[in-house]
Amino acid sequence: MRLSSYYIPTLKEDPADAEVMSHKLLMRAGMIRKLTSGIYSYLPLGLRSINKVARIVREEMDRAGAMEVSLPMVQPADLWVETGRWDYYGKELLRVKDRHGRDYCLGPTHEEVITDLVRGEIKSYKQLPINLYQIQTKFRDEIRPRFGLMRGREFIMKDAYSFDKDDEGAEKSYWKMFEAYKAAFSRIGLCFKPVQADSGAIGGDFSHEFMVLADTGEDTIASCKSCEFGANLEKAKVAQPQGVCHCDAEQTSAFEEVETPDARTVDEVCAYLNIKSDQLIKTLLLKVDGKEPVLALIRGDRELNAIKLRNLVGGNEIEMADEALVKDLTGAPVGFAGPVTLSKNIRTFADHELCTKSDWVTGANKADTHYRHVSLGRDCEIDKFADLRVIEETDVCPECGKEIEFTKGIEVGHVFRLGTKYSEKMDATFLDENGKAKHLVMGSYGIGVSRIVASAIEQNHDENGCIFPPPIAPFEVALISLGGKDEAVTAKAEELYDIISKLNIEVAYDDRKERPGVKFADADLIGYPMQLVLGGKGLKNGIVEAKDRKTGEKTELPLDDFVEAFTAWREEIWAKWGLDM
RNA sequence: CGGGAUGUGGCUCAGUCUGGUAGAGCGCUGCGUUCGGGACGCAGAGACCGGAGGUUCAAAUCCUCUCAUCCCGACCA
Repeated sequence: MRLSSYYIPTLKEDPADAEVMSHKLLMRAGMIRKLTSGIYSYLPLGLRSINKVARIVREEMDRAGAMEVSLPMVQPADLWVETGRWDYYGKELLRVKDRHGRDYCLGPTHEEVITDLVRGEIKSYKQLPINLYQIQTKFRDEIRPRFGLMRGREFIMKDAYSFDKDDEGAEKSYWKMFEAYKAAFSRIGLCFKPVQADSGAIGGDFSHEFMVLADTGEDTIASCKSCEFGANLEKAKVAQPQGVCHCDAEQTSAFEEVETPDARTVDEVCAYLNIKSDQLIKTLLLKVDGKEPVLALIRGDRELNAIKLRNLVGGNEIEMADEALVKDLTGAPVGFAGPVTLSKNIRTFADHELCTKSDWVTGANKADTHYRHVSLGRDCEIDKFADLRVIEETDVCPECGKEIEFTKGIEVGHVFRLGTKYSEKMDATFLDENGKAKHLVMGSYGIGVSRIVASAIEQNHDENGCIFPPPIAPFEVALISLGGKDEAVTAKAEELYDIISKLNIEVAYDDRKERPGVKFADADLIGYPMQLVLGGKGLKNGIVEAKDRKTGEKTELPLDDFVEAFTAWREEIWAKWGLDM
């Protein structure tokens, strides 16, 4: 491809509305343009990169035995009503009406459609297992789109759905996808890690997210330094405290009131009573799905993991109780709630950790008052002790007990086991070996294709621009001709362009009438992993200069033996990325 | 939806407080000189200042409403 006739509108300055690196660079390198909030046009270069990601994903899906389909983007409301998600999915679902006033939505995911597609068709266990996937533009009306391609409202996603006859089969399908994902992300050239995750709105009993490791990631991952354990912070279980339960300890004296004027927060109470925050129990009043109040007890220095609580109580949404509710339930202003002497009957959950000792300080459900010498087992009714808090970096690995560390990640893939959640609601059944009707056991598997391009840049860039992994670079090689009026150089560059093209290697040939500096800067900005520079001096010496964009290393390739030297050098570059060609 | 901010040539911004009829850099067009890390000179094109209403002799500037975009919180590939 000749740059003189290609459309790459590069920008010298960062666009004002871009915050993160990938967004700035995608804009500056002329790969995307924003149409409106969270919705982008893909320009030739950006689309090439996206298509390359898609191709690799497609190949790995096919290799894993999945079959590509293309499902409608506009979906009738009926289907969503069937599964209850018409209400549950909320405002993220962009709803539209047709001319007859019928309700539709733009597909944010396709569990309903795919289940509907197979429910009439798969009638026998002999037709199972089956896995169908598509690569398609999705629409989610994100509350706050941001960071360019990282969190758009419109984005390209690969979504796959597996159907099995039983849990055992479903688990096989799940791990098959898990392996396919590992293969795909490895081939793309990303540094990633699969971690345990919460399954969120899609549902299901367990799931993994694939995280691209990058400092700008929106998620935090807890991973073990010794074993394979890795989990999203919102999912990471906390190792259960060792030893016996001490919450009934008899040696503790009876609880008693203590005045704590104006001391509402943990810090204030601790300062007033001169105790440490780990001697106090934080009592959190929450509302489940806007209705049922629940009480969560956490050690004063810990943080509640709302997702763990949500999964425990079985609700959809957990929010902090407002002032009025707190007053109504505890009879005290915010800041003095406690599990002891609470008149109303509220489901109460306590973190495991609170079981390890007695003699706590808690709120007394009375203004300006706390209790001390509280023992949970003795003084109040706890419905359940459970893992409720957010893991901390000083915690040990919940699986092997060794040290853990926190890193930031960008979620680029998510695999779910759905079980029969959708097949039951939509009555998708088949006949098993005994002629008995059973619900299909499902799994769903997503990959954020457009997001991968952004995360690749997030992970690989420098002050001069993008540094694309070769497999997903818009073009693998830039050939920069410094010919100008020197016709010999131009002629040789044309010859090289021809040679490389014939090797079936994608090359961006910079034959523009621009000054050298402009060409160098653009090549660095766009981030072709390999650059070839042909100038007058080089031609005289019989060499073309080769630059590794990632390391900046320059090598001289002989023009005499170009094909061999270039091929070897190219192989080296791929190897530096840890990739085979 | 709450909290904060910004809308001025294609892009990045100044001008707004203290009203007097729009400016810079980059980019773009032409000519010339340059040509290994975003050149230089000369000559140009291009904005009714997000929109609507109001105040005023006069509004980018003041007031009201509105729209859009961005940032901070709950969602997610």
